[in-house]
Amino acid sequence: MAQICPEDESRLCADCSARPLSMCAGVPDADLMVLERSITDLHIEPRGAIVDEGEPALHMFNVTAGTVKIYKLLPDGRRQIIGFLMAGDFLGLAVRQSYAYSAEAVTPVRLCRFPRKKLEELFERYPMMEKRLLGLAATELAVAQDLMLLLGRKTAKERLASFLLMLSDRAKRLGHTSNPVALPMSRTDIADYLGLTTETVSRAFTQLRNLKMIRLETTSQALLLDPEGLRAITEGGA
Amino acid sequence: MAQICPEDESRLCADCSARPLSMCAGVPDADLMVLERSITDLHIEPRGAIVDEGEPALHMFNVTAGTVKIYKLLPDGRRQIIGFLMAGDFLGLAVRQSYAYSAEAVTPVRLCRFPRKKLEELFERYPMMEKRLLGLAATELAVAQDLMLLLGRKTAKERLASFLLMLSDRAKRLGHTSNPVALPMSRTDIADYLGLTTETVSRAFTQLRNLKMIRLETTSQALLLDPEGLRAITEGGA
DNA sequence: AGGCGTCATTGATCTGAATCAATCGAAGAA
DNA sequence: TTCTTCGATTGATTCAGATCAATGACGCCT
Repeated sequence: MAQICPEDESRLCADCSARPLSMCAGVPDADLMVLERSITDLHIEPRGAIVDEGEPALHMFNVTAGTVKIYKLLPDGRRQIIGFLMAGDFLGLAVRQSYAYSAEAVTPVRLCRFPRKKLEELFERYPMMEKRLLGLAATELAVAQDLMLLLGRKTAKERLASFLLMLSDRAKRLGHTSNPVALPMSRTDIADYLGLTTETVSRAFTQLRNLKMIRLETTSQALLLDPEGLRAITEGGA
Repeated sequence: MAQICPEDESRLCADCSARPLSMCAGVPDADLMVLERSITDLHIEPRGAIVDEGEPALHMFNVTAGTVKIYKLLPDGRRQIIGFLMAGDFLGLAVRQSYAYSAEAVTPVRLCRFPRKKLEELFERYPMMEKRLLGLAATELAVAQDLMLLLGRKTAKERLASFLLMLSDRAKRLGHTSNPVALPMSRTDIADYLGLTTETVSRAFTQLRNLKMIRLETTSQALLLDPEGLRAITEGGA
């Protein structure tokens, strides 16, 4: 039943749709085989673990397809999802010896795995690659700072509105449908990202629905009826 | 009355105590005069603005002494402090054209200002400098992720305990007194960093005091009587 | 098609932190 | 020294979101 498009299964960097978005854009087209010799292509099913917090950080990963969640846990089980990663995003940039967070597939995921040592060599050979990584890290930092504002100061309704617009913008950037927005993650995941409970997330969906700003086509697909209104809510304008 | 130590007033990179902590460590000692030609040394008094969110991002800054707060505002005035920066930290790494946050001096502050264009040239000449910046950005990202966990999932008491230990660790790393810890920022600033109100911060101080884990020597100096106990609280162990 | 299990939604109640409201107290001014 | 001011603390009350508790609804398996 599942249609497999040949490009999707290719192991070739030349065919990688995530390449222009990732640090691999720093490698000249002619040298892509050098890249291919260093990396491993991984396919992970939903709920499959990618890395665990505290584990030795032997690899860095590029997400090439699908959605990954990265999260931190407190000993008593409280969880904060610190990001949803999609094509072009990296994970595993660790300063210390070990990963600072865990990562798990939300949808079926494709990843490029770089051994840390090989990556050092690649950076030596292609400084543009490291420059690109700095740019990506700077972007990640800005995203993280937006999330801090959300977690520290926004109401439940504002958080959900921000989340939906963020997903929609992200989908657009990746050339996916941006309206309706796909919500591949569970309500629990959304709650753990927004610093709320599933019940509160559910009630916030209902509020936005009652305001005629969204319609839930299905549980995992939201039609944004009034993106401008959502943007206003995002910043306290309601 | 104020003792001015000559090194503190030097404009020379060779004498800069923040250099080994900052991206400037990527420049060989022999070439420090190249660095000096590119930068401006700034002194800012408490409450003085350094950059404003939305302003064109013409410069990057290194903090060389004092404490800086960086923050984001919502249109209605809600504020989230996203970091306190100290010697060795940078600010103004912007992907876009404009700063993503505002920055203001908490104490008297010394900064090195790099015009963005000059910085590009320096990176070209000293790739180690850019490599160092990537490392610093990775560290910032990890700090940001810890703060997300705090903002999304910790109680007021846990937040304050985490904050005190973070300041203490930071002071130790900079060779300052780590116990008692200096609290150069106001209760309002602490509240805006921890996603709380001043009243709640005050009550959390009182709770930790009643647990005999801290003693407030003055409003801006906390003696940590039981760092291990605080560490336990940090992770939900009380 | 029917039954089951999981996840989402809705409802009732509780609670930690916010808000509103006085003091308190230390640093600076007269 | 006393007064003033502003930040910090403490107290009383409220409220947004958490928790506890049923439903509801969709997908999956047989």
